[in-house]
Amino acid sequence: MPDIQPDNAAIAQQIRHLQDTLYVVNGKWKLPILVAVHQGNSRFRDIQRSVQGITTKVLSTELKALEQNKLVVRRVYDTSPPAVEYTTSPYCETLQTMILEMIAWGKNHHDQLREK
Amino acid sequence: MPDIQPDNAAIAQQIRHLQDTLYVVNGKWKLPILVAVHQGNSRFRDIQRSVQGITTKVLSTELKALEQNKLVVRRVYDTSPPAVEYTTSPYCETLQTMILEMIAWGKNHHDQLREK
DNA sequence: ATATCTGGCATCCTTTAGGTAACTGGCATC
DNA sequence: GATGCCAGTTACCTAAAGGATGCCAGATAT
Repeated sequence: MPDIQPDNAAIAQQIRHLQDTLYVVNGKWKLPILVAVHQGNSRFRDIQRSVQGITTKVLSTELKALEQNKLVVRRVYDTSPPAVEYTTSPYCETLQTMILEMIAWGKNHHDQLREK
Repeated sequence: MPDIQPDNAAIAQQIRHLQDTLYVVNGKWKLPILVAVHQGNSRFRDIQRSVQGITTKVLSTELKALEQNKLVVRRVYDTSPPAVEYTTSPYCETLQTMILEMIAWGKNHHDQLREK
């Protein structure tokens, strides 16, 4: 006779929420880009310089994805030469605590490895 | 004359921490597996049932990676038939707040999309 | 006048993540 | 004695992510 585990559905639900987040945020570059932009790098080349090792092609693709997910805003100014400016959206702020947790864990993890 | 931006190094550092975290945690399945195990699913097949859609091969691979990163412990009992038990390590607890943040954000994001 | 900056795009290529399907060997159950 | 459960493994394959390189055109700086 199988146990009925009443919280299985709840666990599955949590996992689904987690996967929703991962779907938006997954990959090597999206969060690093977000941090760079949030910290004030608004120009394409500045972002590229902040996020070490990224190529223009990847940066361009990822910025588009972030724009589609309403996390980044792209503005073009009709100056000469036309200037492009990237900023994080207000909605992006909702990611702040999560990202800070990730940064904190990464720092701790790094220290942990060095101690060994 | 280029501005010297004194916090560029600090930003780069944060991005590096973030990437350290992503390196451990990245991919579609690692965090969902961690949640399932943490919630008390200790048997291979139970984990597989909790993490909907995962195949035995992927689960097996990911569990090995998590074990190598000291987030999951695998114990084999020499009973008949031999039983295998997966549990989260104490170190894995340090990920808790981060994961909870990710679950919370995923839930919020989902609700956000439904409102539109 | 030439070198370098800007914000990218186009091609091509490699690597990795993830998925499919079939199978194993020992035990228990019907 | 056939079927099913457990904890996986193996071989093969596809799709997506990521990387390398070269290029453009307008502007500024040397």
